[in-house]
Amino acid sequence: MSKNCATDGSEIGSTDRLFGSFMSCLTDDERSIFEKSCSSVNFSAGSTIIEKDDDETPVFFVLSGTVSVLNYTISGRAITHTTLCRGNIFGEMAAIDCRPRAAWVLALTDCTIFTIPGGVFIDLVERNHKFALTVLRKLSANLREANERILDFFSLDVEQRACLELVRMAKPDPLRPHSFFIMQMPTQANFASLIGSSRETVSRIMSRLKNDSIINMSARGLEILDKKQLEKRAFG
Amino acid sequence: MSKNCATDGSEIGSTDRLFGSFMSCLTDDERSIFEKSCSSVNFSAGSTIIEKDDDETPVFFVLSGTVSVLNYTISGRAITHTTLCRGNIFGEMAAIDCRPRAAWVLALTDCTIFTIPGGVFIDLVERNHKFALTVLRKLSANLREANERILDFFSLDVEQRACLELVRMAKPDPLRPHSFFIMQMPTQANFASLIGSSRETVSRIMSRLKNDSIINMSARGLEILDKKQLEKRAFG
DNA sequence: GATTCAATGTGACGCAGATCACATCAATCT
DNA sequence: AGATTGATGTGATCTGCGTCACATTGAATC
Repeated sequence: MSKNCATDGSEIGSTDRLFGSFMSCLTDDERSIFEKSCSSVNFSAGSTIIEKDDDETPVFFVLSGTVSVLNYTISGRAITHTTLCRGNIFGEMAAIDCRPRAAWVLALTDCTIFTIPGGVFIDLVERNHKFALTVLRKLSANLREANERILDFFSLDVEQRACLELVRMAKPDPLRPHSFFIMQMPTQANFASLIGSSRETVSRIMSRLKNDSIINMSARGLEILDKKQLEKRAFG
Repeated sequence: MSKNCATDGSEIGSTDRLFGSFMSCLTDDERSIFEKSCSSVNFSAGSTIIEKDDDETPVFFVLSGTVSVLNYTISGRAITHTTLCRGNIFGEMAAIDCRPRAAWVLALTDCTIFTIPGGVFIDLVERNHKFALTVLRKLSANLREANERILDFFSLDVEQRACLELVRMAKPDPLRPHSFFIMQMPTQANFASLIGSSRETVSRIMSRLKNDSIINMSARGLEILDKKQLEKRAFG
């Protein structure tokens, strides 16, 4: 599946705490089925976890690190669909409908991933309706997100999409209350692919936002100086 | 839910043939649960079946007619996500995750729709894993389609998207073998909304295609004179 | 400190396509 | 037959933003 990966089974005991929503509904029996057939794989930053159009069907659980689900336009520009971290699953679609992989998944950072064969995953779905419902909810959420993105593309210009994305990524600052910031801001190139734009345009927008004292780059990450203004730029 | 609708329970006996994929996996018991709690509703062309952001959770089955799933941009332009006809279901997302409706659904033509309460739908999902899998596959297909649309939007220019959409809508001509045509071509305005463009641009593209003898408008619908050329214009 | 390489900033240019503004047509009414 | 209304055709603008082409910065490596 990829270069740059190595297998080790060390953390297999601790599944339940990490994947709460997917694991909590399994019986002891089912959990043991899961643990017996799953294996832990390490991917180094930049390596490929899923190759688009591939016919494999394993399902993946992110244990640590961050992965990026994306596609490439004909001209080679990357379009990021979503970014997943600890506790998320991906690759379930191929297991469900046995069709080729719909997108690429790349390791954005070094990460550890659980893999279980598609067949086992489907077995669990058939065996346990709670689990099935959890998967349904996950797909449903993905679908809502995709539709929202489609709408955003048609509704908003690049600056609006950029500001909207910043608002979404912003978390309350643990140090300074009432202010927001973004822990690990992606590179402008990656951010551009996330909002469907070009690196240069993102650079220009960031410059403008800095100039207008709406954001500020610090060593810790990107600080949102004026959340209200940022939101205002995202909409009307 | 809507004006312009009237209820009658006439066709309720004939569910199995119509909804093969969703019904064939139900036991007699389950089918009777379904039929007891579902009702048949008529919507006239143009009426609203689902209102975005609504908190209702019924699930719908298209018995006859065509419905259109869409959203509106801030500027009021319609973005059509998909068009569904006989045998399809919609509205299942809200039942699954209990969140507000993600899009509008309008009756494109007069149509007859089965409605079942979200709770009953979920009961069936929990009770019958075949049914659950069918729903999973449906969501999965929707998700693939949404991702493809996002990609198309960035990869292709308007003419390419238009030609691609025409190719997708084209069906083999029942009268003349080997040639393709499109039964009920939507208005250019609706077609534009489907591919995310403007009415005027669509008009220009159609003119060009007619000029180059690739398509032709007849009383019966839109005939594809040169499918190969059309496909060629859709890609490189 | 010199070098290298990735991430950025910024100007200039070009063009696809949205928008505006009409002119036709075709179908449906009074 | 007019008149009204909705679907089309087509020209003329105007602009957002992708692309090219550099300069600059900063961090990592030698």
